[in-house]
Amino acid sequence: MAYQNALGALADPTRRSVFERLLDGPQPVGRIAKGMPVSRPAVSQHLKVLKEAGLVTDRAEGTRRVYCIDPHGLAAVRRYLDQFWDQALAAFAAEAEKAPEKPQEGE
Amino acid sequence: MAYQNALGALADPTRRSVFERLLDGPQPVGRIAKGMPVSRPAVSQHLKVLKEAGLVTDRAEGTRRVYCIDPHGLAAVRRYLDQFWDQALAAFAAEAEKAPEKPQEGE
DNA sequence: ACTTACGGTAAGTTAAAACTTACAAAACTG
DNA sequence: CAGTTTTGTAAGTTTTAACTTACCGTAAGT
Repeated sequence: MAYQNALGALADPTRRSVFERLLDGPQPVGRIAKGMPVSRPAVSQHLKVLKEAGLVTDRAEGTRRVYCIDPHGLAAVRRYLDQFWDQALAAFAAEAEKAPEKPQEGE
Repeated sequence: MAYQNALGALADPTRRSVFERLLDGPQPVGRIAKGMPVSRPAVSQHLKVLKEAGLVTDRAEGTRRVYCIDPHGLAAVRRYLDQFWDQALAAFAAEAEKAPEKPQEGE
């Protein structure tokens, strides 16, 4: 599952709210949309994006559609960030040394 | 530093490229922009967003401006995701029991 | 079979954000 | 001091994406 999609999906505040609401447990669309500042179809569209990003799964339950957190998408983003963490620390450490002093010329 | 900004900043592919380029080490704007599919001012704007998100820092070096990875923004996003990881796993595990027919995707 | 509830999708509108060119400020160079 | 280099910012355009209303299919209840 591509981390790119998951990152993009979680970037939108409204969509993030939808995602976070599912952390309380699997819920049908109507329940998720209830109390949201946007319309029910908007929530459906957000769920579609989240699903394509591997962040949620869905299951039919009668006429309702129950959505649930899918750890795969979250894991993909975590892996992406972890991959760079050491490099980021190293780059920052290297910078910290020349930061306060005037750097030498030449390249 | 708000994880929201960092998340939004990393969502854009071009901006992510700028960020990833800095993982090789601190670089001035011109160097970063070189080889990019967008104009130099566009890169400057991306750097501004990354800076406001706490993902990079900048330092003046003569007429050049050297940008460097800032771990703080990255750390904020990691914390945000880690905070939900256990809950996500729990929600998924609970779901897996109800849907024993198709625990994984495929088809 | 008819009716009601639930939710996905289409079409269209509106708001945001990414990109471009043009310009201006600051600092080296000769 | 005049000219060049390097970068940030303003203004304006274009592309993207978020949201709304309207509609259709499917499943359950009477």
